[in-house]
Amino acid sequence: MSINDKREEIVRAALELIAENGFHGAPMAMIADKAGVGAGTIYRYFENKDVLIVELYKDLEERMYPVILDGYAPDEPTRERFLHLGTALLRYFIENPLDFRYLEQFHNSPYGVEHRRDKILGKKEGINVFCELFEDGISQQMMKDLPLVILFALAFGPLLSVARDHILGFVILDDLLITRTIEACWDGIKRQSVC
Amino acid sequence: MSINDKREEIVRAALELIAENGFHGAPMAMIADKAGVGAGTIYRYFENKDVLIVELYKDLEERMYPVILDGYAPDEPTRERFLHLGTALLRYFIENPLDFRYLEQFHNSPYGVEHRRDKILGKKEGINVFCELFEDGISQQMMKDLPLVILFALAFGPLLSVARDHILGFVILDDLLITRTIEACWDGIKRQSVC
Amino acid sequence: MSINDKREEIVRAALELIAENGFHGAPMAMIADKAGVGAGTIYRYFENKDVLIVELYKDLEERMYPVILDGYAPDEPTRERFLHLGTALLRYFIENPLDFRYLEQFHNSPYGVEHRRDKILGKKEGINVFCELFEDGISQQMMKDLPLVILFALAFGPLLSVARDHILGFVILDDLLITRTIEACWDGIKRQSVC
Amino acid sequence: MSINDKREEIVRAALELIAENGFHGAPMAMIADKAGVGAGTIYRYFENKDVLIVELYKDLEERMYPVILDGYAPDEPTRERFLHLGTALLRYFIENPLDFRYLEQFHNSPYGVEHRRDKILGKKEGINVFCELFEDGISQQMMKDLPLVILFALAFGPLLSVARDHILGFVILDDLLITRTIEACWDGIKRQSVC
DNA sequence: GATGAATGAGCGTTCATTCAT
DNA sequence: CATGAATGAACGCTCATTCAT
Repeated sequence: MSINDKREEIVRAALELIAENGFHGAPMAMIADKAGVGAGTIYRYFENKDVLIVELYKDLEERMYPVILDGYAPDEPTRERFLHLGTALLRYFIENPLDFRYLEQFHNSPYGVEHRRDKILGKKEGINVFCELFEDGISQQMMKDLPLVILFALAFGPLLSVARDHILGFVILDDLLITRTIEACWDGIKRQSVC
Repeated sequence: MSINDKREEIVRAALELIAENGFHGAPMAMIADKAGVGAGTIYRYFENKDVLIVELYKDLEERMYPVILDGYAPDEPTRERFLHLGTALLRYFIENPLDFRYLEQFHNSPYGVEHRRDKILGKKEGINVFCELFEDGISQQMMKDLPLVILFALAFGPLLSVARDHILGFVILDDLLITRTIEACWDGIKRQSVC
Repeated sequence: MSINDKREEIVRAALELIAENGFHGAPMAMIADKAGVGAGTIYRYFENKDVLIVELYKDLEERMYPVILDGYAPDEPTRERFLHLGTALLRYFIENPLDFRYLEQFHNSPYGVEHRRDKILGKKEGINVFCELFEDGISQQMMKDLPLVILFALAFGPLLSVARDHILGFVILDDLLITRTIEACWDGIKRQSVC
Repeated sequence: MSINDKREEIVRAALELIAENGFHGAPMAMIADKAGVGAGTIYRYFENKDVLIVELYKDLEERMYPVILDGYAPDEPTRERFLHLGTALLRYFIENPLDFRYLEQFHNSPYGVEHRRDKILGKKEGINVFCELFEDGISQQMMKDLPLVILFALAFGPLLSVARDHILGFVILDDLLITRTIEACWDGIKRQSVC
């Protein structure tokens, strides 16, 4: 087993246990066990549990972004770009339920809140595609003129709910439902034409 | 202090501590302390911590519903009914941040998932106003013909996100923003007219 | 067992184990075991191990002082007062070897150094009998005109060594040897008359 | 780096870390790091940590003795020989605070007690200069007729205390104070003439 | 019924030691 | 030989729960 395999095993085990049981349902010893390493070994790769949790998140982001941005064309119309990103995100969550549940655990925790705060207050560089897209949308008067934070909520709030419900088995999303859901999200953020 | 006052104190203390610090940031001893009762006393009212957590949720729901339904007229048009409920819900969250944060903690935990599963699979009686509203909306062809679960996500997903962001201080919702946000949610679920 | 008995048991057990094995040779679990209490119980009486160690020291001082000062007459001549204190101290150590070994462990540790620093820098009120005695001795020109710290070393350095050697069995101190040793300490600090 | 350099580096690193942080504040990995060797390498030179600690002590003794004995003339009068040794020792401690603090750590630990026991019970060869000096002093009736162990305590007890206080900054020893301190030690052990 | 002292399993973490490379 | 990644027993400490008072 190469050195990176060991780190990889720890990451996989931690992700799975935390995704399934939450942070407190995933003791370090259990993670070590599942990863097939000694308890102390984790600490060679991660300073402590908090660091492990944050690193796990960063790893996840790095795995996720390229997948979501695959095929993304910044010169397409706003609507198409939104549909692309929304669909890609939702698909990613559905196809990687552990990643999704981990993200939820993370965001609903002091780690996540802190991270979010840093991001919104501009301390951290996130992926800007989303911001750019929404800023474009607003300036082109395609989207409602609402604070960015609210547009994000309108666009991604349903998406997260729907992903969770799919993963928990409360609904089964097929390609059509995915498309229609993302289109509905678009309806939520787009400036409504007067008929 | 009457017997119910004691229970009330425990509930209040637990709600506050859990809302602020999460489930593991609220040890039973600390709850007892804050409630002004002995640690063992909690166990007279709640079999164990898990039960306390679930009961807390039920209490919260019971406190919440009448407030949300206050002024609700089942014979108004679908759109108005939706706007009423959405606005009432969002306002409630903003005005009762502890309740909101508790709800989030609860939903993002095994308790919440279990509870949700029971509800959706019909084991539990929730308030049916929401269901009725959406079923009406669909049958009147006012709303998109999507699974109820997805409509719920479209309607309430953004609402929860926005409430959280307000409570965390990432955005400040005034009356106008609240109205516009709920209207945007309506745009998400309503069947779009072809122009 | 009364409430104070329990604290007393913990103190006794901790003192004995630390005296015999040092701080690291006395895990909390072992102390609890020896005291006949649960591991968590110690933490009801002492915030953590550090606090336990310092409290143990304070307890010990409080037990020790009255014994040493018993029969002490501040109006006796300096020499007699010194002999009284020195003898009493040495006797106490010999008769309470656990106390003595604990004191040694304490003084030879960051706790002790800190404590000593505070005392010397005047932050803490110790028993002043010793200071008074030495200051008297200097001003009466009975003792050598050396810094107090050095006089203390001359007076008590040998005393501690001798007590340790007795306890470890390297010498057996009887009344006569005790007297002669303390007298020798007095020779060390007293201003030598020119013959 | 020759093989002995490596051992030397380990010894130096261990001495420094243990002197500054105590035995438990000096993990093997940290020692290895500071010595610039692999953690496993230490075990090529020292069977385990305990052995390292004892070897360290022996090394230290071997470094110390020649320095202390430098200029020592066995044919000088007893008093002068004592003053020489005492002064040399005190100076050595002051000039080599790491060595001194290591010695203190060592003596105040099971290792030190064991070592001392072996020495006193004759299992180990120490330097005999001290013994010879004191035996001479007794037989010449220059020194008090006390057990050797007690004479040692009277002579070196204050010396260690004073060295520690200097190193901790509680007193600053200059040449004059050193001389006067050692002379005071001599007063403690010398047979007092009747005036 | 109410209490809160007592419990001990379980947590996150450290570190002396080993052994494959 | 030298290495340093890996180990796992052992540590200090927390907290849900119990039960004598």
